[in-house]
Amino acid sequence: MTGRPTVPTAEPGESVLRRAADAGLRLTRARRAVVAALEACTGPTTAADLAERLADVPISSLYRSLAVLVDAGVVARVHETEGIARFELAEAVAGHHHHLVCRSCGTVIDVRPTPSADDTVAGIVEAEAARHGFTATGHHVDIEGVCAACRTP
Amino acid sequence: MTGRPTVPTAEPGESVLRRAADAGLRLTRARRAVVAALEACTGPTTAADLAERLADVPISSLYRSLAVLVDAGVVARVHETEGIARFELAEAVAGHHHHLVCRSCGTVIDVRPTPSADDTVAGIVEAEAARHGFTATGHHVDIEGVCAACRTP
DNA sequence: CCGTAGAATGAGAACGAATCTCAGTTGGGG
DNA sequence: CCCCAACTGAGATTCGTTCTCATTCTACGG
Ligand SMILES: [Mn+2]
Ligand SMILES: [Mn+2]
Ligand SMILES: [Zn+2]
Ligand SMILES: [Zn+2]
Repeated sequence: MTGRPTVPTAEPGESVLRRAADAGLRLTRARRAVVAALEACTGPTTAADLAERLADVPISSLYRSLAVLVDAGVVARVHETEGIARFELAEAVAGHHHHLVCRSCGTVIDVRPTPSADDTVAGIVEAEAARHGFTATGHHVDIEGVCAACRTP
Repeated sequence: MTGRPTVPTAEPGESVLRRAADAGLRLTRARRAVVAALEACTGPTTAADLAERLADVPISSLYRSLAVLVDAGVVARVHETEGIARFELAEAVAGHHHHLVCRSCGTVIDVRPTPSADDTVAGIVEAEAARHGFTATGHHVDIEGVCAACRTP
């Protein structure tokens, strides 16, 4: 009934970059900027959005930084809709969470389940996996709905 | 604690096409073929895979058929990874289910939770949504793991 | 302090999934 | 049968993403 890694360093900041450095990356200006921008987000975001905020990071460098951070385990590529990828800090560094997706405006926000609720989900998920011969290593929950702003225009 | 639509016509086949017809679509050869191919799948699949199985359906027609079936509510576009979309029969027609994703070979298979397990998940999910001002209309659970085949090579 | 090898960068080309265009074809209600 | 909107198919087009390659950093040994 375990399996879910205990919630990691919930406090981001410097530790994120240290993790990247430990993975053997040089901490260049672009990489620091990308990590900082992702830390400022409340949900997974797109390369286009990052490009807009990081006007001085050329698009090819942005994508390359993202790719490099993804396989250093610092950033995760999640939840692509309409052929557009979204990026966020990896759960290993930002902690496990679920996603709330507004089906009207498309916004995605992070939501951190209570430990007990998530343990319940993890238990159910592991049972389902086991029943099909899978070994579960994690789960992603996307909650579809309508946000407050979209409900009352 | 409700919110999850009761499981629909679990028996696919003709009813899927009837639903499409009711949405005002002509039941052309390509559309029938696409629906039949999706019914034969055990999980969401790609346009490329469908194209291979439906060798006589040109690629532009395949994509158009998928698009038209998607907004008739018969097919769902889910779970795009690496910029490649995957399609499956919509939950409205195939029933609610979760996905088991092998992180080694990439296969995705459907898994139908027990009603009581899914009610538990739905309850948790609705609480999380409510806490952030969202009205939940559904949830998607992707279980990440390693399949039996990949574990024992 | 250089010098240097290996990393990283940036502008643009290339790629590929998906969508669009438009002239020709279908098919089902009348 | 007829008709006309719906549909088709080949190819062009779009656009997010990745690749290329000449240039610029950067860490490190001498
Ligand atoms: Mn969870
Ligand atoms: Mn469920
Ligand atoms: Zn919204
Ligand atoms: Zn596998």
